[in-house]
Amino acid sequence: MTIYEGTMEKKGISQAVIQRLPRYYRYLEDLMDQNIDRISSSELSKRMHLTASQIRQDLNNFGGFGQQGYGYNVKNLHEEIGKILNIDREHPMIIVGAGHLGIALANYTNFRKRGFVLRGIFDSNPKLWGEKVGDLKISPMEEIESVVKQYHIRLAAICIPKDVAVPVAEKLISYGIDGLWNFAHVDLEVPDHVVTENVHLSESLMRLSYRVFEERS
Amino acid sequence: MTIYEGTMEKKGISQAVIQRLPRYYRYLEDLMDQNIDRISSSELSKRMHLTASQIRQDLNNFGGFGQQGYGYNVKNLHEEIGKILNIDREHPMIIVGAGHLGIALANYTNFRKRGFVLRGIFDSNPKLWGEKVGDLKISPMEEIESVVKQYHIRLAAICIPKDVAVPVAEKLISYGIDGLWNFAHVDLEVPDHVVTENVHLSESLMRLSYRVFEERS
DNA sequence: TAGATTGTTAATCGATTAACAATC
DNA sequence: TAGATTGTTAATCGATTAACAATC
Repeated sequence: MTIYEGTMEKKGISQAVIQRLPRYYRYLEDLMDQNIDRISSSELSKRMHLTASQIRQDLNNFGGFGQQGYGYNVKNLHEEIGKILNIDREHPMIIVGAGHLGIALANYTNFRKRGFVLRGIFDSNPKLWGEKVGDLKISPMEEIESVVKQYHIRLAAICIPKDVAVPVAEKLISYGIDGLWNFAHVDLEVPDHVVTENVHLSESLMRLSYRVFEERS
Repeated sequence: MTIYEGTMEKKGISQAVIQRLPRYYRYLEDLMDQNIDRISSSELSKRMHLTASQIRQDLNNFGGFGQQGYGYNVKNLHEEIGKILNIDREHPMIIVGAGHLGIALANYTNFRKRGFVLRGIFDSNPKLWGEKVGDLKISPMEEIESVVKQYHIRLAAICIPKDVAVPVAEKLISYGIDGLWNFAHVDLEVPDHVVTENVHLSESLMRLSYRVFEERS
């Protein structure tokens, strides 16, 4: 897609690999919980239902984290993948839309654990303003800009209806947001420097429907 | 994966294609809302940021829905994809776990629109029993079995913590559930006849983090 | 009919798997 | 050292794209 020129830091890692990274991270976490401190690609491949070859290929996109004859050090690999995913430090974020889904995300303690710190939750409905969510209060949309600028926020979850998602996303981008976690049922068209990650729940449910109800022999 | 023998109905459609089907469905819906009643693969490819070739290939996995020199009839194609996805009829489903996420899903009117009819929402916390969610009441887990059997339910959304997700999923399967929509942070190991669709939100957020904070040149 | 656009085959591209030499 | 397991190259497999004849 993008043509890199001159001194480039990182060769293009394929989306398929990036897709799998957080899953490796989760499995390594589980291993740590079980006090397992080394693992071979073949043992991990059995647990994850992948091939050992794929695991080694994936990891070698980022450097040699293993050791011949030994395997991988769980704690070390976990940390390295954390660095790759950029979750080795805190990232402030906001949630736009305080409906059930926005509230659900705000209450997800797992995100905090991964370093994502909620700095604001906003809604256009005045009835919700001031209502507490964790240790934050729901604020009017008009306050997004100042919060984003104050905390240099780059990540925003979009939990509003699809018809308002497009203009709101544009505003967010103009404030400096460049990572949109989009739960609205639209594909957002964004400038090149902005990244979107879509979570289209109804599409996920339709895929399940396809697979459950397809004729199997 | 599976080896089909004898008279088989459907050749294996690749996951990549299935992944895209609900998105086609959504775009066709948008076209209908705009009163557009025919579209060529090339026009659709521009809107969806795909190649026209891919669209034609994808659709031809299921049959020739287009017409040379004309393109595709939007309404017709929408209906055909609906049939493929098995959302041309109603599917009862349940939600297990009435935390914020379970409640959020229960309130998603979009699912109902796609034919997914909520028949029960359950939680182990007695304090929640009897509380209203839409026109349902939160019920104890003990009642899952009878509801599943009464309505011949095959789909269940799992919105409970990861440590209880595994045993609960096993129970659900024993009651006849064979489609698990899993929001817990575990990969469920299920028998061959059961299908799982995972929505691992924290993994999605980590992918966003990777892409936003990776060094770009 | 002529023009447009599909359905489909062939070519290309990329991702996964296999194999094995390097090395801890 | 011998055994185990990585890192990496080569082979395979599958998915995407290109091309074009069929046909509405």
